[in-house]
Amino acid sequence: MVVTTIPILTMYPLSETLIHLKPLVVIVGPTAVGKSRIAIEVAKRFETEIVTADSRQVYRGMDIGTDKPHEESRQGIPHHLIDLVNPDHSFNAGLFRRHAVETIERLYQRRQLPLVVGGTGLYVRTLLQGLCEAPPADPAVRAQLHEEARTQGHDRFYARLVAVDPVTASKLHPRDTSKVIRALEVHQLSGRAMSEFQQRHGFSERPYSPLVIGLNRDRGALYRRIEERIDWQLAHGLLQETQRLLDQGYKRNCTAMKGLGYRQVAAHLAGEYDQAEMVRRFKRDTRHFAKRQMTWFRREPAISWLMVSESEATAETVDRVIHRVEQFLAGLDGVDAGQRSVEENRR
RNA sequence: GGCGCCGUACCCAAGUGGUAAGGGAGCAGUCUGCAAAACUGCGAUGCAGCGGUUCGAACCCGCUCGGCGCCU
Repeated sequence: MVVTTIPILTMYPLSETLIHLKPLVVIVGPTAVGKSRIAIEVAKRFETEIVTADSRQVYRGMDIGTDKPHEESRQGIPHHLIDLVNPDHSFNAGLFRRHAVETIERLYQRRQLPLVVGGTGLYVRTLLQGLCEAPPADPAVRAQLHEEARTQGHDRFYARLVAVDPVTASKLHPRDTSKVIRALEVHQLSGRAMSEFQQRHGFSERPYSPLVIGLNRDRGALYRRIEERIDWQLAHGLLQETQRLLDQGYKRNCTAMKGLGYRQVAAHLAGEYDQAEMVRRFKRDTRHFAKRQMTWFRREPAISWLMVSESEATAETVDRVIHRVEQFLAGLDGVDAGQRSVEENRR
């Protein structure tokens, strides 16, 4: 018997009926697992573009530290939601969602399969499950609350939340000031408790038909890759990049500069510790981050996990990812075909 | 071969008779507009091993093992 390769079922651009189901392929996984590189190959195969779900790559001028794919490595594949704002701008999940939804719509209009890639769990969730209708962040209110938290101390500050929104308060630790601030901000802006908005919403939106592929590696191997990448970043100008951002006037305490790498390098440049200590902290904090990402993704439902072994060539991983995407599309096509035949039988 | 010092968790380490500090690393977790952020939790029933003294031993005594240093 001759074994034949299964012919590719789906044609590109996607059919009109398939587009109506809003198919969305998402690649998630911890930092340094190799998402970007694989995503580019997958995008080439499906003749589509990449929507980055990364809270740090949105900042202009932060390239080496955020491991932003280089122009050449992108191989002509357009990357969206990169270089959106300057580092002193506040960016957030709500803004991400708005931009991402628009970009995805444009891809559907061209009948392309959107490929979302990123390690920011909250951003991916807002895309797949929406965001409650609580008012967006207000910088003035937030700055004032921040000041009040500082002068009152966490216990008194937290007590205010207990008074106006006991449900949210019970879920937060008194010392978790940034989340207490957000909850008080919502109450101050809307007059309603954040828990009200959350209960009504419940992350129940399902705007897309998603396939979420989770890339993962053996913990030890992942940690080794993290350290190698950091050595590379330091050898390829991360110190200079950080210095340039500081020279441009971006403060160490702005969100962008508190990101991994920039924070430790800036502290080192300010003389807080020597180079060896900076490297040690940068690596450790990045390992901790990767671990937190895994904690987040582990409890996300319906992630199709793909373990990448150290000996495996990129092309091999890419093939496995492509296979799953094709199965997914074939499944959607099948659902669609099934619906059509049911309708035909009714006639 | 002799003498001396040392041996406490994965690593560093305090404790010298009253029931095992601390730090690092690690692990586990939380999360609805700053998320690469912010925040929470976790480690020795045992102090190299065995025996002894004592109401009570990481701590005192003896032997054994291991490390380091000096002497021959």
